[in-house]
Amino acid sequence: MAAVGMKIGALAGRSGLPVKTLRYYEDLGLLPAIGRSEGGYRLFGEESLRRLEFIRRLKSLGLTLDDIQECLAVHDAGELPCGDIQRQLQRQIDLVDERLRELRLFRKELQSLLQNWQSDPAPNTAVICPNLNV
Amino acid sequence: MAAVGMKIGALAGRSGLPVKTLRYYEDLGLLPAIGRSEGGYRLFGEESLRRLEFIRRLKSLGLTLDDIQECLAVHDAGELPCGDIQRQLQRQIDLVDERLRELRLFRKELQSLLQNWQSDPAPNTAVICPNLNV
DNA sequence: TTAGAGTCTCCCCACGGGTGGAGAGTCAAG
DNA sequence: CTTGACTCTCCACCCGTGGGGAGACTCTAA
Repeated sequence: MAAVGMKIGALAGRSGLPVKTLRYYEDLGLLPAIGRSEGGYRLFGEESLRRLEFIRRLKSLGLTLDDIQECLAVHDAGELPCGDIQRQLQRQIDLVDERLRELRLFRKELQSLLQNWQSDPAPNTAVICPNLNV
Repeated sequence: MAAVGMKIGALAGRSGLPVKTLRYYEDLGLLPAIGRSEGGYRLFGEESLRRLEFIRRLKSLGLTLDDIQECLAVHDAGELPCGDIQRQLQRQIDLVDERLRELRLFRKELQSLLQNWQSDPAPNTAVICPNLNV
């Protein structure tokens, strides 16, 4: 009558994730199984569902599985991972800001090129595209 | 006394690109050799340098090698690729704009999460991170 | 003629997060 | 006991743009 655990298909059904993905997470150490059946089937506890929700949420916030692994390690050590997550999220914002700067600059370059673009200029045998001058 | 062509190392030296990259471009069909030596060495013409400048420029504008291939095909057919390049660059701007929208939205989400973040909240056994509520 | 530099093809590796399939073993219901 | 669904491990592949190296061959200058 003890809860012996879910097999991987049951966890897939309840979490909405593909079986392959769950195996992948377990291989990475993100999702420890509570054990194996006699035949070698992975058995998962109820807390796996919470864990998968956590992983999904952090993935949606742009963290890599490696980042998430670190947060879960803190949790598994019995501490609250909130501080670590906060740092990761701040780093994420910094990365986004940098990317935004790059993209805005890049857009300016593209825009200025198209500004005086001539679709059908006089051919020039010395270059491939006269508008780009190369 | 005919110009029999450069070997790949000479082209690498003059273009500043690694030999490996030139072979890769030739395999893709981006950079046709004018032939092979008796021993099987690739031989390139002078126009290869112009071609590589063109490729480099379009790469720096965010086009993929596939996109560039299309432009070069137009050029090789004897037409000016300017119209095609213009379309590619406009598409590039559209992609950048979409990406900018996504990133701005994403930044808002991250920022609002950190707004009321508590680094060290009361532990809650039902969730892994009380701030995220998962 | 010979040494050494250059080049050839072919194959594996990188990144991140998985997906697909083969072949074999396991589990539960009828 | 059988059958069909489930699961196991292991290997390969995807995206793009090359990099690294092995083993064999070629070219050129002295």
